[in-house]
Amino acid sequence: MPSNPYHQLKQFISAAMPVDDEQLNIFCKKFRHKTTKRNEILLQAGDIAPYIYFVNSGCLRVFMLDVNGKESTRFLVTEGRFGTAFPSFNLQEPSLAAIQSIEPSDILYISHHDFNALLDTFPGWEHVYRISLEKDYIASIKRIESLITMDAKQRYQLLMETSPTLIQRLPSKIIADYLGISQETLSRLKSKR
Amino acid sequence: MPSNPYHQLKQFISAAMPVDDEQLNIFCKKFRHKTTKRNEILLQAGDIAPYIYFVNSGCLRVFMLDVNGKESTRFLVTEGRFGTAFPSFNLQEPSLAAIQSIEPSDILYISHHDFNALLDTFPGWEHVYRISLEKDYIASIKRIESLITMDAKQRYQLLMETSPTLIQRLPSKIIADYLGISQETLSRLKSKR
DNA sequence: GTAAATTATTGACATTTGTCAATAAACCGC
DNA sequence: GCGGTTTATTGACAAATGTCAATAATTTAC
Repeated sequence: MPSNPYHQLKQFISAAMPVDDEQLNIFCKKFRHKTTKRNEILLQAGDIAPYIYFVNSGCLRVFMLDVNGKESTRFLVTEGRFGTAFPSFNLQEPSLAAIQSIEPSDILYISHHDFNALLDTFPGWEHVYRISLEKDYIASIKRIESLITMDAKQRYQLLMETSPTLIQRLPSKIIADYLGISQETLSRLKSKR
Repeated sequence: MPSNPYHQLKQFISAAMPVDDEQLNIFCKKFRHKTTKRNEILLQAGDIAPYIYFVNSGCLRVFMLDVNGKESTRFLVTEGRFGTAFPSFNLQEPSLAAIQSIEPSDILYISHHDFNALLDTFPGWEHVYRISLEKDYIASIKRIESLITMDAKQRYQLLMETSPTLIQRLPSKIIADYLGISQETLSRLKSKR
């Protein structure tokens, strides 16, 4: 692991656009760095998401909690990706979802205000962000497709194909509610192969 | 209905950014205009989506067809909105989904090449498109939420609240597979109130 | 306007998935 | 390493939803 917490963010940017070191440093200066404990809550449901996060290592989980205490995982954000409770962060309105760091994590974060300022002032960043949004949007479309066209077993198999490492590293409880099924159903799927 | 087929697109743009008439005309010139018949297929599954559409009137449906002939509606695109088989259009790879105009429709369309050229050359357009992407992404996140946290009845009630006109104007068969449930289940939900 | 086609409804039943409960296994923090 | 907590598995059953089939209602194309 590189000692510089901005190393991966710089890679993310420079992979997407030509940019010199000085510019990169200006860009990164807007992000703050922190480490989190396992299961640390970064955003409570009902609060307005102040930050978007970039994950250096570990994993963030964006999830909802219904009145019966049932949890549903909306998104999982792993190394080298941006993530937040997007509707809340984007619209600056109270979040239906909470965010927790499901593993001890090393993350960067930037406020909504600074993020928007970067979009307005940093040449090329809006373009890179737009491309990144397109990718995230496509991923969410594929998730919708899997939810409306596949049963539990097919969705699990798909996840095994596309994200086998997620399945290995996360408790199957989390995988189950990411798939929108109960823990017991997932357990049965796994045993019945 | 305005006689100029670009009227609504101009409104879409000028509502989102300051732009003069001459620029608007340059912008719109990249779009072609056509009308479609009810149930006309605009894109076959397996083809690469060449166009993104702007709907003046009518409704486009982006849907998938599984091996058993079961259809699933991924998105519905109504008046004043952009839409296409997004993953295919964006990545220029074969589409899992087909597009049909579910009602006789009046639409504009632009090729992937021209669309990207506009992003590169038309000042402010990438910004407007980015904002529009954020909205679409948020809508898709909300759809994912509803699919993983709600049962069929709750999803139907949500759709009644958020898009009552859609329910009125489209056959309930379409509504059912948009919700990811069978036509029969939807029919029972409606009768059991 | 009418015939043909499509869509909607309803019943009976099958299947999938969820819920609750009990136990076993794994894991975590110290 | 150990004790306590969380997570996973399994069974029994309930609830939700899907499938198939028959019929009714609606809509469309001409």
